[in-house]
Amino acid sequence: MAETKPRTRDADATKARILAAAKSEFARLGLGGARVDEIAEKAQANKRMIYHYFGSKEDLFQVVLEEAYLDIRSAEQDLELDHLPPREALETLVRFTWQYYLDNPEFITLVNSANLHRGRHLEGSDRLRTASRRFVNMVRAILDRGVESGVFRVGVDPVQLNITIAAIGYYYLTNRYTGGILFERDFMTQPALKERLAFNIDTVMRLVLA
Amino acid sequence: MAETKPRTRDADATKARILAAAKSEFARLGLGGARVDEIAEKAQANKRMIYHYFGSKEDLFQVVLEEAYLDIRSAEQDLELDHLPPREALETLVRFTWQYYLDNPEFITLVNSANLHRGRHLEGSDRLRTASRRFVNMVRAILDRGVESGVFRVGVDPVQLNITIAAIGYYYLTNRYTGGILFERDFMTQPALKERLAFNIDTVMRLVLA
DNA sequence: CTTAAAAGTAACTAACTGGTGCGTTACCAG
DNA sequence: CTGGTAACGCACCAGTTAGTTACTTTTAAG
Repeated sequence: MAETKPRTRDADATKARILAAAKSEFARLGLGGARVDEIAEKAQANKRMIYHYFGSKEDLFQVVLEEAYLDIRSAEQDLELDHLPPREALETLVRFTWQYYLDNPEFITLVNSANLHRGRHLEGSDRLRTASRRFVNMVRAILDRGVESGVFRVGVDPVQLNITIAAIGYYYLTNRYTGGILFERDFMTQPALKERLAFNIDTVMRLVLA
Repeated sequence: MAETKPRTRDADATKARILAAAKSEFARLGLGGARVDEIAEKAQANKRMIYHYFGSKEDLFQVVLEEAYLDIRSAEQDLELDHLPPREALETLVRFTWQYYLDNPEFITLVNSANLHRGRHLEGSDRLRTASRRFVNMVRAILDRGVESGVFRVGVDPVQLNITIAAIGYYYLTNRYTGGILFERDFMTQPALKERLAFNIDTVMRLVLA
């Protein structure tokens, strides 16, 4: 209602601060581990405001989660992959997915938390369902164009491919701590990250190339 | 000290019941979400016993986690993959990893919880480091044999390959709830599971074959 | 200026939660 | 039989925690 003038009282700004703080806390400690008081303090708001705007801790988590998903889906659309040749489009998607996880580490922990709770907090979101459908269609279109021009082989399921593209980046990053201990290497050095990305691009290319 | 005679008081059995209950609860709700009282009740033990045997909630989590990792590493060794031709050995590993995740769903959530806490609970475990080293060597040996016999290409890093084999199964299963909503399909039907396993075997084979 | 609605705050509560003090009971060596 | 010890259990903290109540302050319309 009012973003034109700076106000000492600004509902939208307060909401936004609460959401940002909640995102950070939920990502850091999970839904169960995050504390409402801590979120309120970090947001420079009062706990009462959280309940006023979002109803409950779980509802707040739900909003945070939906926003996080809509954000990555929106960023994917911005790539305009249908303007690129199939090979470049797919490689761009792999690079983007990897970089998005790196730039937005909260995303991964939020998704983990959502799945620990059996996806319960995402069930109602039609906005997300629509965005996801468009995303799958985008990848399907890339695959189709690649098959048509002879660079991709026939019969690759876009959903399975999507899952794999996410998986090979996501797993590496979410399990970097235990992975670092098990494999006795630092997963997060620049060379290690670069090597992993190259490996992942190679994996996806070998999977789809004719 | 006494496993020969059945006792009304059996420290080992009590410990084992506590560990089993803890594994189940930690897997279900995470380290933060699990309740010590609930674990005690499920174990048909007293909360006091948990602190007597394990010291603290975090120490208990640490033991549960280490046991879970040692269990999968031990099962991998039982496969005796060095007795199989390289191709079969690798495919067996991919199938085994997938089936292990399916049969032991707690493993995945425990690992997620461990990583949410930055791997802190695994840091001290030399037993696990040793087991992991042996595991990597096993995969390296398979790759080397495959290269030697000409079926595998040169230069595939066994650690990257391991991570990818785990990733493509792990991600699918850990994110099956949000995935089911996003992609509008049930990830856990028999046909869906079969299709995913086939896709994963294909992915790995295309990655290593000469 | 007035006023009502919206924004914001602090103090509180009822239910938990990890952890412990302390007493009891079964087991086994001698 | 008996005394010491390990196994066990009750009842209770002290500190949290999600959620609420009752209240004040700011905003903006008329």
